[in-house]
Amino acid sequence: MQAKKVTVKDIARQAGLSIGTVDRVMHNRGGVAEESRQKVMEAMETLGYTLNTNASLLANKKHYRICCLLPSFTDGEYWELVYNAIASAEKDATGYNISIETITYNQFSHEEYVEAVEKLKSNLPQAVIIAPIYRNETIELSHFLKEKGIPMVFIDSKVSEADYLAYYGIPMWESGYLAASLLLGEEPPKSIVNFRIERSGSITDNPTLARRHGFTDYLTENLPQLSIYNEFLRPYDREHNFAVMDKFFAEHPDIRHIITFNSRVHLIADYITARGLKDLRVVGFDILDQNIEAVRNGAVKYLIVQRTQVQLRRGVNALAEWLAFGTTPPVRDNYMPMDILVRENINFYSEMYKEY
Amino acid sequence: MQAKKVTVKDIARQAGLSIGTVDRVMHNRGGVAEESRQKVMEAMETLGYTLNTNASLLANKKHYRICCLLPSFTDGEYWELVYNAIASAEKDATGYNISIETITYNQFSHEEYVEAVEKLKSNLPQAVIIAPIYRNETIELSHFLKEKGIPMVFIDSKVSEADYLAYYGIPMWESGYLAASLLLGEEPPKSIVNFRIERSGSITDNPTLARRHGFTDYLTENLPQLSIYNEFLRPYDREHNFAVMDKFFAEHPDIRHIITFNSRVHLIADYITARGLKDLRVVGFDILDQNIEAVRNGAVKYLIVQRTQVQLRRGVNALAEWLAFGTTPPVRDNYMPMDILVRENINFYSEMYKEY
DNA sequence: TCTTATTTCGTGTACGTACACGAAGATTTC
DNA sequence: GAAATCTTCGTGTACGTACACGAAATAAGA
Repeated sequence: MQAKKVTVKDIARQAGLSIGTVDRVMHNRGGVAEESRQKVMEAMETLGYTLNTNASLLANKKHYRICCLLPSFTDGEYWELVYNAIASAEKDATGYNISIETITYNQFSHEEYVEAVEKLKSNLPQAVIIAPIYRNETIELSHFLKEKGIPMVFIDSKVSEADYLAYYGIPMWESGYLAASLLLGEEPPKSIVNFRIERSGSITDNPTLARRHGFTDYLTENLPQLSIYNEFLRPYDREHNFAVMDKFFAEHPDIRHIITFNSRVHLIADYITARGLKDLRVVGFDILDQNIEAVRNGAVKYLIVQRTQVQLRRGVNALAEWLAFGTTPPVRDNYMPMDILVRENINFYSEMYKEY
Repeated sequence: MQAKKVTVKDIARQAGLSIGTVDRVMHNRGGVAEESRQKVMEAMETLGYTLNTNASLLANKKHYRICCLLPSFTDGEYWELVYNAIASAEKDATGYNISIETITYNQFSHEEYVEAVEKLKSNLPQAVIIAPIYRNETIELSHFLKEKGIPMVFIDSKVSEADYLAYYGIPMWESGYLAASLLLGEEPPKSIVNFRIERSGSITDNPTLARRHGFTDYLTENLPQLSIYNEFLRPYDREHNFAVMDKFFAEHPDIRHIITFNSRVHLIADYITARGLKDLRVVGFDILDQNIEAVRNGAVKYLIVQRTQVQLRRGVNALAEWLAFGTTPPVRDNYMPMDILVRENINFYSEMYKEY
């Protein structure tokens, strides 16, 4: 292909200037006569210069801190996936001299979120990754960071009104739309049930809101007369949940279609398995170990999944390149694939999701 | 985290030896007293040395050639996806000082395959990537390369009896199994039709054979009395194909389930659209532009897809690390995810598949 | 014992980029 | 017109690893 790599030295020779000057131009660090700048630019153009990232990274002695703000979790919960992805992304970014630290907060506590933001502000990193829950505070934080020149990346969901460098995650509305299409199948039902999680606070602070909209939009397009029941479960109260579901299914024995928009479909799978229910059509989200098991044993039919690892990797990478080379990602809103998992393809997915 | 990176210099000081000796140990290049070797090893262990890949790659002046052997193609065919993935993977491997060249052959011509292999042998590269079609020749080639110390990576499909460094691709049998489960749906049919491509040569030289086995295995498990019709199409003969399908559907108006194991489901979609057929259930493979369109307009219901870009990237990466650092990939057979695409999630997939 | 091999090791340079330092030239100031 | 300031640029060193070259130390041969 190309005979040999073009280096700054070549540029310098071609422009009749020194390496130092070329370097100043490339990092537009000032202190260069306009005429010289032109010459360097021209030389770079004609010779087709490309940065040797290995040399650049080697010579770059700076060390960067990235701070990741996300909800806390216990074993097997959704945010654990994200947390694990961070480690993998950090390893991938070795060579950029980057370390990632995490600040977590209780996603159901507005107070803790504010605290977490304060903690972040009191020890500012060079870049921030955030999985946003509280809308207004996130917007405010984004402006604060913008002013400080600190780039921010959204993962998992985004707040459009905020000031951010990039987003890496699935399209929320469309994920609900997809869920609806999978749930209905070939013999459309008359009614379905949506199991939700009790949650206090403003409705706009729920990232799955857009997902619900996508879902209902699909229904009004295709089955306007369908009725949806809403039932509320609790994350850690099995007894309560069983009571809720017992009551519901006693009153509505005909309902066979179940949807949930958060990652806790395993709460329902648990119930289904325990009660030995059959012929249900359950659609849920996110590749938790318990959800995988539910798909394997047939309690859940479809799992809609996002590529957490890839999202994190790309988010960290975007920040790394911004920090090291000053390059802005080519696309700001990176909507990533929604994967459909069923019993027959989940094994090979779940083996891989840890690495890719 | 770690206070500071450990370098060879640190190792040298700790071991009471020079950098040169440490280097010789690390590359076991010989010429080192056993006692010294021990000291160095110990120092590396206690200090926790990790190679600085940037520096290593920078100092490594070698240039590597990787040769990629794959079937030729015309616009919009499956192998074009793979070909495009090569370019992307090559760009990803800049920094390893690697260039990839491609040798193509007509997949229906055994002769051309042999020629391609000869061409490869006459100008040996430092590593080989291969998408195998002809089984015996591939095995033979693999032994030849093994002897020369040239690593080989399989993508897309593999020949288990060959001698290879790693495989990156979907599990073939399982992809057929999955296809069957998607095809049957909720109201199992009495018969289905499989459209195939006319192909001469040994049956074992067809990489989709395992896929067909997975498919039929699913059927015998779940619907043993189902009957399968086999019809044969030609890649580039629309008129002939239409005649075949006209005849078939005239004789079997009740058949609504269609499967194809290669990437040319668009041939059928084309027919379906042209004839205005409705209520068919069609399952196909691979994310060709024409197949995407067929899913969008409803002619194809499910598309089973592999991540060509990722497979190539990982294949190239495995070879690059082998060449540059002598590291063997942690897993030899890397079975990658099978993605299910429907109308509601294909848009975000197809936007991404070029990059990821 | 002295030369000649052989083994073992240290030094020096290169890779391409980043950036500090300071020299030379140009401009301003009184 | 000399001193002070500012602009513009070249030189030198560092980053951590790879590898060639040759020096010192040891062993072998006479």
